[in-house]
Amino acid sequence: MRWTQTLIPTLKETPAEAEITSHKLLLRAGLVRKLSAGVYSFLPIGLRTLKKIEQIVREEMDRAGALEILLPELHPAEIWERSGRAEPWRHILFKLKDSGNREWFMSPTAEEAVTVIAGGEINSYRQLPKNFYQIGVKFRDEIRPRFGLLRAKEFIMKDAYSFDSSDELAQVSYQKMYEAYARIFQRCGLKAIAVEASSGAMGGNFSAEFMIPTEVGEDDVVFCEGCGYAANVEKAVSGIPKTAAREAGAAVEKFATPSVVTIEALAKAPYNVPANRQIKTLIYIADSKPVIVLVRGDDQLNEAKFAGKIGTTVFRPATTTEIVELTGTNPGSLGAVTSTRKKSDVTVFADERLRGANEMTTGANEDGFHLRNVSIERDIQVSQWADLRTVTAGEPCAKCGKPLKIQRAIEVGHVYKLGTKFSVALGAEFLDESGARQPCVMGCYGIGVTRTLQAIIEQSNDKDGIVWPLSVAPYTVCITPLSVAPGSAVMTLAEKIYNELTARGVDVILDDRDERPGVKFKDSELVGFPIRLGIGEKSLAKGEVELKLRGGALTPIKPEDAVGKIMEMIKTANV
RNA sequence: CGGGACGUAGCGUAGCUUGGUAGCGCGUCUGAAUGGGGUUCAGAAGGUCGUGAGUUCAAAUCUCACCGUCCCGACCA
Repeated sequence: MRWTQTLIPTLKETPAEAEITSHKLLLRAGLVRKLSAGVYSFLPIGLRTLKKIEQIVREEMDRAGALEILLPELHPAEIWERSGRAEPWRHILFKLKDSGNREWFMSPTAEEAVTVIAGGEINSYRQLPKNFYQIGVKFRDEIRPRFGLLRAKEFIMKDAYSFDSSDELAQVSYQKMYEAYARIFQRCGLKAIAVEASSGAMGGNFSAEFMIPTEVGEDDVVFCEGCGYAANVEKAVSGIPKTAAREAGAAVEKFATPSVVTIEALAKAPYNVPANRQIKTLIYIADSKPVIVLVRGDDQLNEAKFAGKIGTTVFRPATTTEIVELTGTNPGSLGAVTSTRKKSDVTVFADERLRGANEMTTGANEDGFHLRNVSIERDIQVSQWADLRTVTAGEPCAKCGKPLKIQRAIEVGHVYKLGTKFSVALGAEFLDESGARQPCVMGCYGIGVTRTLQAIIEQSNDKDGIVWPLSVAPYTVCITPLSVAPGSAVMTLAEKIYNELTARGVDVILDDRDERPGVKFKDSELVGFPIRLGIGEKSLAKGEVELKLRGGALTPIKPEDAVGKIMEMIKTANV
């Protein structure tokens, strides 16, 4: 490609809309332009990079035995109603009506659509396993799109769905995808880490996320340098000890705490009740019913873990009115002691860390009063114990005891074992060896392709611009002739090398713009082409051209060696 | 959705406090010089000042509403 024939609208200044490095570079290097918040157009070189990432994904999915298909973007609402996801996903779905007033959803993911295919076409265990994948646009009505392509309303995803005849075989399919993902991110030049993840709203029972560590990520990853344990903070556990039990406590005693409504206030004089001897009482409304959650005063409830325990994502903190109705008191004096509650038949979830705790202090369910000497197992009727707290940095690793660390990260991929939820709901069944009808055991696997693109930039840039890994660069080689007069020695040589490299299948761009050298160099570095071949009159007079790796040193070489050297670089490149 | 900031030419911005009909840099176009790291000079084009209403003799400037953008939070596989 000749630079003058394509469109690479580089910008000297950063548009005000961009905050983080990768977003700024996407715009400055002319890869994308915003149409609306969270909705982006891809320009020629942005699309070239996107296609290269897609191709890597495609090759690795094919290698893992997955079958590429293409599912509709437009889903009839009824398949979502059959799976039971129409309501919980409603707020994130783009919804539309056709002229017959029938409701449709723009696909935010495609478990339903693919399960309909499996249900219709797979009848026998002999056809299993099958893994279908597609690469396409997804739509999610994100409340707050952010950071360019990182959180968008419309984005490109690779989604795959495996169907197996047993849980054991589903595990094999899952493992294949896990390994394919590791290869994909490695080939994209990304340092991704796989972490244990919460399966969240998808349901299912096992999942891992592929994370790109960076401060601009929206997730927190808990990891241990000692043993390699790594998990999303939504899932992470630590080896932190349970609350120490003290001598068998005295009877519960009510005491006045006028205007004390926070854990912190109660921890101060004159009360001096440390947060770790307090029970924090939270009230949620889950599926329209109140639920009480107890964690220790110095712990934070982890809503993802809580969601997993209550088995629904339709929950929210109770309003003050609801709290008063349930407990007879305002937030600030809430307590779970069964005898003090207005209603006793409420489900109570308690964090494991509180198990066996006594001599605890908690609200009295009466404004201005707290209770001391509370023994949780004696005084509170707990419906279910569970790990509900959020791990914090520095806690001992549950496996090896070393202090845990927390790192921000971008989620670029997610693999799930789904089970039979969708196959049961949508009738994806097969006949096994004995002729019995059974639901397929499913797995689902996503990669945010556009998000991956931006993550690569976020992880690979310097003060001058993007530093593309060879594997995904929009063009591998940029030939930069310093004069472009037709027929000049410089331009003639540039075109010769351009033709030879192109003939060898290399993606080359020839910067044939009549610009000053500085402009060309700055642009080639901003856009981030991995290999640059500079050809100028002065060095050519000495029988040299200049080969430069992006970010590396300039190497003078003989013009006749240029093609060979470049081919060698491409062949031996790590990525 | 709550809190905050912002909206002036393709991009970055000044002007707004104190109302008088818009300026600068980059980019673009023309010409000239220059020609190895965003060169220089001369000239030119390009603006519903986000939209609407209000106040006023007069609104980019003051008031209100709406829309949009960004940040924090909530939310988010």
